[in-house]
Amino acid sequence: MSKTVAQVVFSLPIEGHFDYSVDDKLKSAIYPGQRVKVVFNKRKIIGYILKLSNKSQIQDLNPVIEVLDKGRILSDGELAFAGEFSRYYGCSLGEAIECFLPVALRGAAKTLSVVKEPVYNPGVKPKATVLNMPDKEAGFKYLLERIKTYTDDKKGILIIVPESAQVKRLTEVIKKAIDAPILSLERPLVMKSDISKWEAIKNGDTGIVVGTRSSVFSPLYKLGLIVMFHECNYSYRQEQSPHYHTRDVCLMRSKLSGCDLIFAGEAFSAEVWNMKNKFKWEYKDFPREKYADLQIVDMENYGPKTNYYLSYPLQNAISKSLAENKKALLFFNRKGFNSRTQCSQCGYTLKCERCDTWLTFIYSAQSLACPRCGFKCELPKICPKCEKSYLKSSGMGIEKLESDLMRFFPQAKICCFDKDSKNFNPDANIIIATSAILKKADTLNIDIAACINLDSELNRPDYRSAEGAFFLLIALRNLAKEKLIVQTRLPDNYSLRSLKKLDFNAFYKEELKLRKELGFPPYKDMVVVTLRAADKKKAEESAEELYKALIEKKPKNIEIIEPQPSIVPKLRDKFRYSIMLKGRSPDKLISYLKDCQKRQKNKHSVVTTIEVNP
DNA sequence: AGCACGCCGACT
DNA sequence: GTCGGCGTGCTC
Repeated sequence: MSKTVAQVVFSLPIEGHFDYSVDDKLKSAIYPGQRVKVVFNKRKIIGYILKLSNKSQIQDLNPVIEVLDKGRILSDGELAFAGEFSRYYGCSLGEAIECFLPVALRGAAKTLSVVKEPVYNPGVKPKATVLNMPDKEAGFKYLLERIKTYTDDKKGILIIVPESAQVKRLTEVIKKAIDAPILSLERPLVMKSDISKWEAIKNGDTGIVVGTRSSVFSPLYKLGLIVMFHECNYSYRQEQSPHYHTRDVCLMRSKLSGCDLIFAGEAFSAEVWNMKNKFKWEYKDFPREKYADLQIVDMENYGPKTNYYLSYPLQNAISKSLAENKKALLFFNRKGFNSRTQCSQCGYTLKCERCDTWLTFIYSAQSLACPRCGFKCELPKICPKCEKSYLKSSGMGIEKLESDLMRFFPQAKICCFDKDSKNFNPDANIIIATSAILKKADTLNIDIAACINLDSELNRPDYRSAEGAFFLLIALRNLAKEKLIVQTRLPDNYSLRSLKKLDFNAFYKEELKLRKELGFPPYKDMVVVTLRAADKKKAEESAEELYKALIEKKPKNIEIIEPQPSIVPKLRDKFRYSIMLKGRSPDKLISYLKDCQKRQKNKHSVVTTIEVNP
């Protein structure tokens, strides 16, 4: 009589599986892809069965205490997907598996009924389409027709949007047009009562699923199509570990399950555009009949004596807009009133002690706030350092812009908007807003938009800055009915030139050329490993130690960039250092990195995170 | 990750 | 002498 061994993984940052013995009475009800309760390192925790075997290298096995699910809750296809995901993103298999489960099932010990397995057809060549639809009406008409062909075939359809606010609206649009069972996932499935939704998806009771980022893991039965809206939106990147990008998971999923893929939106990442060209993806274009005029204002022509943020052309445009009772939006991506408060005597700048950042003065709240961690405090009356002199503030924020504008246009109704604003005055003539406004774009009814300082986007120390500026410009141009004014000292930048010509190809051609020359995605993959610790020296030293291990046996085709303080060098009392690996595929970079990490000592009280093509 | 074990300094 | 700090290694 052979024994049964369950190979179990955990949602912990440890590689490999752990073996547990299976009692005779459990044998008939235990399968891979089930959750089990076991004792691991003297703790009772939930693990996931990867495989069953009849032998183990380990002598004395602990037993599986309990099987938590009646049937499999993860199919072989999903387990294989989780495996690929974990190799790509450098997380453990258990951590990857948890992405596929509703939060309620990750720790909860609720018994599930047996459900149908999602069907995966690896090896089927996916068909992808890039659907450029500035003309929303025509674009949607086409898209809904496409979706219908899949519902007619009784195939599952997954539709992903960046913001939860869009889920409901889109669901309504689809419901009206298509007669098929549809389910919307406005929030991740956190509550225990949400499990029934998850089961309904798995059972194939629902043909269409609409959701945000986390719904990319939904267990759709016979998945035929994924539609990913606004793929260039930043919220598609998961901020917590594992730091996946929804687009990459969609691509992985379409490859593994053989489903089709549609990227629908008004702008696309350089990665998607490159794949479109390279793999000859279908391209559908629904341009508008008319776009807002573009006026580029070269700020070099307006010296520091004129108001730096409000050029004469912009002032004129605002006057005209007010006279015609139109609505203007001024885009400026910095919150608050002043970005820096300094002692006029000793020069001390008020900083957030936890993040080493300048505190922003928020006029509306009459308080200082850290732009990184959200720390808030009162504005001191005198300098806390020398206790002698008064403080003075400098640096522009939307509230300061508002007060300047009120002096220029005392008759106008002006309001500010940022991510903490609850509401804004719908009657306002001028809205001054940070990027938080773009989420509300559909509801605004703006006649004239202005980008106050494009250069702050273009000059970001990040290889995606030009792309980010281009996305911003497209979003602003599409929400303005009449005119977009762009203030810049870089009027010849290719993001602006391409926008002016309405020429996507021109932008991506230049962008991809630069990415190729500088060795950035999609031509080179990069893995950024960040080490953080409360002790600055410790963080720095362990980064240095890892770097030494990385360069010691470095393969020729991998490039290692030495440790540097991270883009956010200090956050919530933790110091951060990053090392970058560049090479041909994330899997290879990750496996080399993991290899070197194994040989590392001194990793205690240092937390390591891995980001792929951030 | 989290727990135990171990090796060093300051105390009932 | 031993209490407890944290650095190190292991978990089926």
